[in-house]
Amino acid sequence: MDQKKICPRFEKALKILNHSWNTLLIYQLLEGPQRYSTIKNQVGISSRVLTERLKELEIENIVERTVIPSTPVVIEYKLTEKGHALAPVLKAIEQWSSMWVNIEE
Amino acid sequence: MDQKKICPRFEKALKILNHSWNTLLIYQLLEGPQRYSTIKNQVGISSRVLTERLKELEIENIVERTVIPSTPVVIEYKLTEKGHALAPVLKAIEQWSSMWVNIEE
DNA sequence: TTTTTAACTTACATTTCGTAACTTAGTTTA
DNA sequence: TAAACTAAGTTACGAAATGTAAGTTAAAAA
Repeated sequence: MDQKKICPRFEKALKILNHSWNTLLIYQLLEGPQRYSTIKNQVGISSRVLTERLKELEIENIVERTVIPSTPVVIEYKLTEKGHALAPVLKAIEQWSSMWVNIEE
Repeated sequence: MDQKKICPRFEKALKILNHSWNTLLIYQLLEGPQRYSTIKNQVGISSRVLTERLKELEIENIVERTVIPSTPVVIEYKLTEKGHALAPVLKAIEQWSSMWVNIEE
C-alpha cells in the first residue's frame, strides 16, 4: 500500500540541500574561500543562522573551517572536494532558471 | 562594500527549490501524473503542507492540477514542461548523492 | 440510513527563523 | 591608562513556518 522506494542517500542529499540557505551558501563558496563576515554580507543571512548552517555543512564535510591567526583572528570557510562536487547541481539550477524563471509582478 | 551580484532568476529558482518538500515533490512527480493521496503516502508529507506546496508549484507553473470527475472526484497532479525541465537538476543531485553521501550513524 | 472515499481545512502545539543586542580577546587610539 | 575597534560568534525573544490530529464536503455504495 505504502512503499517508500526513495534512495536514502538521495533523500539525505535533498535534506541537506533543501535546508534553507545551504544551497546559496555553497553557491557563494564556489567563488572561492571566504571569511564569515564576507559570506554574511554577500548572502544577506543573519549571523545566528549562518553559524548554524556553516556548522551543519562542516559536519557534512561539505565545508571546511580554518582559523587564520591574524589579529584580530580571521576564520576562512571553503568548500571541500565533496562540496565542490556540487557545482554541477548549481549549474543545472542556473541553467533551468535562465531558461524558465521570469521575474515580474 | 556590500554587493549582491546574484542573478534574480537564479535566486528565485533557489527560493522555489529550497522551499521544504518542493524538490522531493517534483522528484516524485517525475515518475508520472499522480493523485493527491498517492503523493501524500509516497512522500510522507502532511496534508496541510502538501496542499500548500502544490498550490505554490501550480502558481509557479511547475505543476498542473486536473480534476477527474469520477466518483468520488479524483485530482491529478502532473509536471508541466517547466517542471519536467527540472529533471537534470534532480539527476545531478542523484549523481552527487550516489558519489558522496553515505549514511551511517 | 449509515458508512466510505478523496481532497482538502482548521485549530493548536512545536520548531525554526529573523532581529538586535551582547560577548570575547587582543589592539590600536586618545 | 582607559576607551574604542574588530571578527566571529552567542543569546534572548517575538514572529513565522511546520507537524499533528481531527473535522469538512459531496456523492455513492452498503
